[in-house]
Amino acid sequence: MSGMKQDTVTPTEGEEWAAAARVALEREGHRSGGARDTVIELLAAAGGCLEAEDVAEQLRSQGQRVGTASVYRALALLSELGLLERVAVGSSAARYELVLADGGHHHHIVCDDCGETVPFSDGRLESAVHGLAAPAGFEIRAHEVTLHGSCPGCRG
Amino acid sequence: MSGMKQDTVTPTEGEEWAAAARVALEREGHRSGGARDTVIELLAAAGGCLEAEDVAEQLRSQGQRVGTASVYRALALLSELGLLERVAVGSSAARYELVLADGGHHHHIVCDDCGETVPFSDGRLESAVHGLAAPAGFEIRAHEVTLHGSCPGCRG
DNA sequence: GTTCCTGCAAAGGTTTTGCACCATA
DNA sequence: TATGGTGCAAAACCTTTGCAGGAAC
Repeated sequence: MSGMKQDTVTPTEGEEWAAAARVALEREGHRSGGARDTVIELLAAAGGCLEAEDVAEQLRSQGQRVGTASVYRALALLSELGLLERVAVGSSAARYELVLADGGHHHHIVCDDCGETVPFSDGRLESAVHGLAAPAGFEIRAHEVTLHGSCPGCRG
Repeated sequence: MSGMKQDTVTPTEGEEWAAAARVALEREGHRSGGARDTVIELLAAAGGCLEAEDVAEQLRSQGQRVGTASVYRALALLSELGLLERVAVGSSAARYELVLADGGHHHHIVCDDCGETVPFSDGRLESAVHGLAAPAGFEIRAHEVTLHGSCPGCRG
């Protein structure tokens, strides 16, 4: 038995993340008011774990007229600033996770049959990863763990 | 300090893997003699960690006339049979790793600046991963760890 | 001879880029 | 008004699929 638990981003954490994102963007001299802001709001509300197309789709279903390219550009910029982590889970599209101020984050288990992706977190795993010594001259800045298997529905 | 070390597949391990692959394919009723065999040979010699395009390119530079689709089909079949693991490391193309009989495998550290990918293995990390309890009803069959950072060349 | 495998070409899905227009500062 | 951001469209990239010809059993 390990310390694994379902990890969720609370509404409060989401709003704090959005505030930090806005501050970081302003500090870097970026303008506010456009599509990027709505991407930030949506990510904060959803708590991350979205594909680019999810973001675009959900914004459009809210009545926003947002171009796919703008979504990708916003996600790329936020990733560069260290506010998002782009995770290539599964075989298709990448997902974006909030990078929270307290360093708390989660990983993913993917059903290889249906593609369902479920987040989890585990303290012992984090300890093991942080104990890693980087190979020759590398500087480690982030890590990503993906489990593969079958979900309850596909396991029959 | 942890048990991390550079992990390489020895020529002997590679040949054993190729033999196992040929046995598995015959057992499943697949024919031999075509492009798939050369893909197996190349993977065994290279020790894995190749992208589909690498495989196609290297075969062509050996004078083989091989279609990209055949390479992808071979890689997909070998993955289905559990002889390869498809890993989505970095942002672009997937890489394929040999699944060795002794269960030994490695993970990857990626330079987010230049894309260089270096394999590593670590015993303590493996223990931590195997100690994980799967979320509700999931059955874990494989895992994948990717570190992100900067390589010596890009760290300046 | 039948079935599977192959190469080529075309299509599919994801992500990036070019460009003209608009909004922010 | 100068700059950066945006939407749209087209391109680039990785991967899969359709198909006719060829190879293995």
